[in-house]
Amino acid sequence: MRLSAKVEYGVRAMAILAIYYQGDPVPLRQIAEQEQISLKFLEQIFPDLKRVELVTSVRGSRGGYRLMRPPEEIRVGDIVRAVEGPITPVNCLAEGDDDSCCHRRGACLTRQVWARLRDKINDVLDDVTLDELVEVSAGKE
Amino acid sequence: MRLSAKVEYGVRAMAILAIYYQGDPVPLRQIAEQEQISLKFLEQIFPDLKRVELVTSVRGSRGGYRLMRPPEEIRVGDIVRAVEGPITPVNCLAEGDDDSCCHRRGACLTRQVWARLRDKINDVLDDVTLDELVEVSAGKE
DNA sequence: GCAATACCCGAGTTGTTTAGTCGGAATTAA
DNA sequence: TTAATTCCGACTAAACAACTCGGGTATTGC
Repeated sequence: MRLSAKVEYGVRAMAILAIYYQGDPVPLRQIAEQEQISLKFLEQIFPDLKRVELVTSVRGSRGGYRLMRPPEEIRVGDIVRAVEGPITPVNCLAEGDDDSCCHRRGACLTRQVWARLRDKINDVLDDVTLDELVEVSAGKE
Repeated sequence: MRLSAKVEYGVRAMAILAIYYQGDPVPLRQIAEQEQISLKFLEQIFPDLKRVELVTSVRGSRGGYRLMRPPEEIRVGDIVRAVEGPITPVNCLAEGDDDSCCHRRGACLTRQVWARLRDKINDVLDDVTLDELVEVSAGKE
């Protein structure tokens, strides 16, 4: 029951972008240094964030990334799902697998628990916005 | 954000044990057949369940496993933690890692979100008992 | 007693995933 | 032009997952 490093880094990076919201785009190099994350690894993560239109990019010198929406309209769940795909605690809950597991008795009994778990995880992650995440350090720069 | 097959099988197996609670101990071979799980793999899972005293074993011919407590006193969370260890969405939340991550700014900001996620996951899993899990099929044999 | 049945133990294997690395091409401000 | 940046695709070493395999030991029905 662990999140990938990609997700962890992605959320941290987005938190940085939220701090520097309004202002020049932030280059990945800067995030990499501040958060001690490999630049090349960050470069793999941001296409996912761009694809779902959470960020926009500015190419070239003095370019970088910025949030596409204000921090209070971006939820942690959006980031997690963008980077890692939909939350599926067990295979059985992935799409197209609706009844393939239910000829076994125990599988069907437990299925609803996993579905509920999935829903609650999404709830928790969707309950927190980037704004709330960084407000504790508001004004620190 | 996925559970391991060990956990999934473990919960399914425990559901079977709950169904056959009161009665002869259930041999792993039977669970393996009913749930289409490798017997050898089940044999790897059950020591974990025994260690935390969720089940007891009866050795010898006509032996097997049975629940150590009634189904209404066993929570899905107990099983998950027994088989997979404590829920830790990110490394930072593992024990002994309390401040090793907080010299990086984004890490500390996000930490509380992961902690909350961990707590909610535990809540959901601890909210369901084995009894509730199998009661939908009560009387089916 | 003895064969059958169950649990117990640890190593090995195979395939997938993770967490990156590496090199370079396209784009842009200065 | 040059330096900084995003973009793109391939590659890889290590870890992990999901088993398999081969036995060993204890217990019981008969």
